[in-house]
Amino acid sequence: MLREERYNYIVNEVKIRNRVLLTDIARKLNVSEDTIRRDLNHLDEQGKIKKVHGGAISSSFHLYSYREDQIYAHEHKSTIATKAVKLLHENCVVLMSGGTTNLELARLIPDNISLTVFTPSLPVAMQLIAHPLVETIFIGGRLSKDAQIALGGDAIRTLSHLKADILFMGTGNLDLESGLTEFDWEVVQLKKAMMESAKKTVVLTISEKINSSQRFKICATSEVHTLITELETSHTLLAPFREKGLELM
Amino acid sequence: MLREERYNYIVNEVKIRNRVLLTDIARKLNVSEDTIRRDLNHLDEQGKIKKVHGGAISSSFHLYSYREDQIYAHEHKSTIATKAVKLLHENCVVLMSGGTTNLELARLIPDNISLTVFTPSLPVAMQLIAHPLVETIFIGGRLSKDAQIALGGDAIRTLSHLKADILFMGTGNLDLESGLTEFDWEVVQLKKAMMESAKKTVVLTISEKINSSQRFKICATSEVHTLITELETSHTLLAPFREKGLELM
DNA sequence: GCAAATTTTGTAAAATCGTGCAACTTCCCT
DNA sequence: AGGGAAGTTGCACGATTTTACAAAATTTGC
Repeated sequence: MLREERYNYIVNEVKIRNRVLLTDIARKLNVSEDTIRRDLNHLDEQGKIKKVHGGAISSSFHLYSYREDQIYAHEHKSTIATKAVKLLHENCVVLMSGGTTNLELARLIPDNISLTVFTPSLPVAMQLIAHPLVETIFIGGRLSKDAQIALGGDAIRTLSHLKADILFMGTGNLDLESGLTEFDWEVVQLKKAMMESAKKTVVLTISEKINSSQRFKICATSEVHTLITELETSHTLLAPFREKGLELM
Repeated sequence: MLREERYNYIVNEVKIRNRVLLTDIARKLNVSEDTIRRDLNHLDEQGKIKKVHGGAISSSFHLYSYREDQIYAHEHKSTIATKAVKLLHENCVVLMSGGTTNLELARLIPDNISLTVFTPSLPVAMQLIAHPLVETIFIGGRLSKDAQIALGGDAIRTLSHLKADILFMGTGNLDLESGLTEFDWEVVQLKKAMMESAKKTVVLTISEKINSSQRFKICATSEVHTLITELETSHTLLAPFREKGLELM
């Protein structure tokens, strides 16, 4: 791996995630932490990123793009994404919502699989165009500053012309009775439209979000086909969902 | 194996993979590493590739270049963007194409100005959502992996419903007779559509791109309203454009 | 204020680079 | 055809760069 490739990788990661850990990059790229440290220092001098204790952040880092859950439960999200990758097969048409779990999924798509992916999420799209074989179609619209996804009529209209094989739906709260819920009304509208545009809905969520609910409802629990969490499928927390007919992973 | 054949092989390999290792090529072509090193140096001088420690990367990916001319070019782009900012006024509707000059412009928009910006460029959009008052609308479509912008029918269709006050058109080659030209046919289609969706077209370009042309034509010189370069408006290079009726900055 | 994590500094090994040079090929001129 | 000039290639060797490891200094979180 050339040094320039590492630079490339790091700048891209920072751009997408706003934040990277030094140890994570070192492990991912199979080089020593010292090397990454030198890289970060160099990229900082170039002004491409801002180096901080323990890693780096975007040099144009703003509070608006900072979200608490972006740094939370990364291990779990990675586990979930690994499971979700198994549902992909050659040449299928995929729809992906936003959120860090989907971002992780986008990152873990194997290099040799060919897909068409639709997404309204800016970070997910950035990640996808780095993949050699994935054709990425961005669902345009008014961009939400904090969620970094396209919302509103344009996005929903685009979705209405589309039928994907599978939808990966990122974070949201899932409760047996309340169903799938969200805090933001516009996001609810978008996610509803996404569900209608896909043959099959896969919900990716960390177990914390299970048995909790938010203000607005996206759909009933039974409308979800598959549920992926970081837990074993045999975990008692998940039993009620299996009874409802959901496939678990 | 002739030298020109090696050149071809190397340039092609770089184009396809975005990177090559010196040792790999030497082994593959059955010549000494020194020879390949000489080849890489030569191709770098020609600007065909960018040589780095241990191999080479694509020169169009000059994100992390130390070469002075490109640092200069960045200075120029910054100068251009600074001038372009002056054309913005409160609550106007802006259309921005891709390219690093536009990205710089997005970065330099003052924090206290309120705008609506439409763009098909992923990096520009990422930059814009960091701005507190700019409402950003992403023009969706199939994403080009190298230009990182949305292309194709979807994007053009979206544009047809839009009328912006001003269009900032990034890099392209400008020649008095050939007009505004581009290398990529699909980009030409998009830029044409963008021009039709704006009352006024402002071309942002470094002086190097003036009096040169590419394969495909976007429009005639006279269809451009304003031309912004890093040069003084009195520069002789620009005189013919003023005579054509273009406003200079 | 302490323990853990991170950074800095120094060092040594490995990889890569630049240069000079000799052997070889190609081209050009007679 | 032959001879010489010019260019190309592979090798040797010292210089430079890059990398990993280790120990000391610093920062962070509790």
